[in-house]
Amino acid sequence: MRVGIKDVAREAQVSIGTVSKVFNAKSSGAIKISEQTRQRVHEAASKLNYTPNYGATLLRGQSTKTIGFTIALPAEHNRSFLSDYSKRLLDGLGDEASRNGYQLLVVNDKDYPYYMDTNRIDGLVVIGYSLDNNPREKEMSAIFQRFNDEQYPYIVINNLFDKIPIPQINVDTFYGVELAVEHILKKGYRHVGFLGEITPNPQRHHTERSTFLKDLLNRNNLPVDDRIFINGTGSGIPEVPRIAQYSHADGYHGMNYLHENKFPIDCLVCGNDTISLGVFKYAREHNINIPGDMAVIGHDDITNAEYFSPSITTIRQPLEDFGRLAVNYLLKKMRNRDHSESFLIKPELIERESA
Amino acid sequence: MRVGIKDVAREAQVSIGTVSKVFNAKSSGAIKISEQTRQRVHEAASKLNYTPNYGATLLRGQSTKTIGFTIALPAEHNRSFLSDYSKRLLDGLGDEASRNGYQLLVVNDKDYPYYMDTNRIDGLVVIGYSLDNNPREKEMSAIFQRFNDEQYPYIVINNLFDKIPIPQINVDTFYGVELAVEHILKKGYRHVGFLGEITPNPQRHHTERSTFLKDLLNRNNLPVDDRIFINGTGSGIPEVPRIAQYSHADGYHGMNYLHENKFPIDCLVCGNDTISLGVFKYAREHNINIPGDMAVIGHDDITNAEYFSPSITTIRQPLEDFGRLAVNYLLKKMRNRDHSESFLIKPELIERESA
DNA sequence: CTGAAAGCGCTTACAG
DNA sequence: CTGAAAGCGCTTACAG
Repeated sequence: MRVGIKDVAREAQVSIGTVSKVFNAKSSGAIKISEQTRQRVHEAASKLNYTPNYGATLLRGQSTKTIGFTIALPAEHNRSFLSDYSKRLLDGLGDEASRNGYQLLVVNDKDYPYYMDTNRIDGLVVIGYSLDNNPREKEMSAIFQRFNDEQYPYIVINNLFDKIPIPQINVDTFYGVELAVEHILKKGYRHVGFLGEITPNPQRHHTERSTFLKDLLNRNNLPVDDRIFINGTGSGIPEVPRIAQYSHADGYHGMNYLHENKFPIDCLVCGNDTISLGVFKYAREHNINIPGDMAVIGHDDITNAEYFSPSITTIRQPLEDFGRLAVNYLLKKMRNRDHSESFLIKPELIERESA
Repeated sequence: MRVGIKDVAREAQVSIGTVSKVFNAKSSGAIKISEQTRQRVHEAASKLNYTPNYGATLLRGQSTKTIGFTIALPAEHNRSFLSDYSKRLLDGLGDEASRNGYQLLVVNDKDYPYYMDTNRIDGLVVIGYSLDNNPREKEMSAIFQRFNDEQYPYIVINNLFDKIPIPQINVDTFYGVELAVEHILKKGYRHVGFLGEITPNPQRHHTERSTFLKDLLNRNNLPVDDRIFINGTGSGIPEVPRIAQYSHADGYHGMNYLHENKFPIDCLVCGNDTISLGVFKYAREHNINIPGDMAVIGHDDITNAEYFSPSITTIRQPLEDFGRLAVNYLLKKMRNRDHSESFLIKPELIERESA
């Protein structure tokens, strides 16, 4: 038999209402309980090893001490449940949640409004949704609008969206490209290209990285050759099917395209590090030396980035910090529903061997 | 206002008991409901968009449609929440759980008995616990014994334990080493060493790999030099502190030790792939060519294993399958509490560049 | 400061 | 086959 509130009440010789009040002192604010009673209840509870019944607590609308996160990606063709990218994010989330006594629930795509409405989770972290340029944009916008109206604690990571105000954590993409260009100038590279996602709808960050890079090259009087800025399909580049290993293939096929067309490139900026890995593979197979023949700058700093050969020079996103920040924001929001905030995080250049 | 069972009852012109029965037809077995009533209720429910209240359902002891998993590692010094290894496992778990309409809850270390007892989760997957050679062995043994008595659905992945019968999924370690030795013979390597975990209590799989390797080398008339079988601390090898990046350091420091002592080695088998990466790094820094000067065979086949340089020849564990298998076992166990099962999965040699 | 009682939204014997 | 009612374990006005 599980011990319930009644057992504690009997043991402490008080009513169950009193036991409940003792345990909810903080939340109910100015509830008055005599010090003596409080002690007796606590003693009884710990003697009996009492913990409140989760179902009953939920039914009465209390906190679940659970934070949900969704990591579904918008496209169905991605079979991988956890990308390298989300892994780092989750490290931070899990770490900070558990430090604060919270559990993490994996919430399936589309279920999250239900989970919020039913108080099954206290807060929600949204990861990996492309909000922009998404066929479901209207639908999502409506959901977030409602979340705002209800003052739900939620936060979106790394998916810019500006149609309605939503609390979000984003990397400062422009600053990242500035770091890359600074490094390019320092190293003296002149023929700079970009290789992002070879899909009909590349993520916004990839698109921005490409655009910002062109701008900054221009501004620094470096040549800009549109033919070596690859992001999305079209211009003779087929779409790359994504089978489980998200985006190595983009790097491999994109590099193949660039190489076969003999475009002169001495530095290739990649939309993320996984794309760089595909480039590395192609380069090895075709005796292209990196960085000797062509330098590569990645984005993100994925797990093991320093152990590849060459180790990846990259614009690091402090993703673990994103996760921790998300949890802390949620906690703050739970305490103060009026509060709302967004964060723009500066990335960092990690210079290694590839550029 | 959330729509509840009452609303559906009113809409369908039946009692709430009937609504409940319609929705629990399968579980309650032989409950009889007229086809007409069933239809009316379903229509009303879908018209009102009814979903049962989770808290109430829980309070009444129904399924939570949630599977928990723990990924805590026994040692506190590991700060990484998700290793490469668990990431692959989680891919499979998440995939199969969601296909079956289940949620995944991250359960903190030590909380899992409570979660089981309170029905907060329907089943539990235990990952990354070293059950053997663990200071908490007695405690855990008692917990699992109770789980058995209660016929709880749980399963332990990749941690051999034979003190009491527990349902588990393990890789066939011996078969894996056989594959490695077969490859070694084929390639003609003669001076074979082993590099596992440089900690006071190496995981059982590492220890077994080392032992089995010696046995099989012996049996095949290859020399066995105990000095180049490294697993655990001692014999002049300091303990490697583990900071976040689990076990690259073992490879790096272990290789350093082997190299400085000038032991002749033409093939090094590593306890896992992450250790191999540390070896690669050391080798690059000291101009040791892999596989030219020394071949390396890893274990696991971590994410991106084919993108390292050299790409890793490794004994692949089908970890995603482990995850899927775990979910399916749990589902079966839920339907039939008497059922219990363990699985021994054969690994596979993936030949790449490193050996 | 403490207690008695209503009620959260369900499920399940129990009648009929 | 269907309904009325008890009860799961809590919290929270409401009295006192």
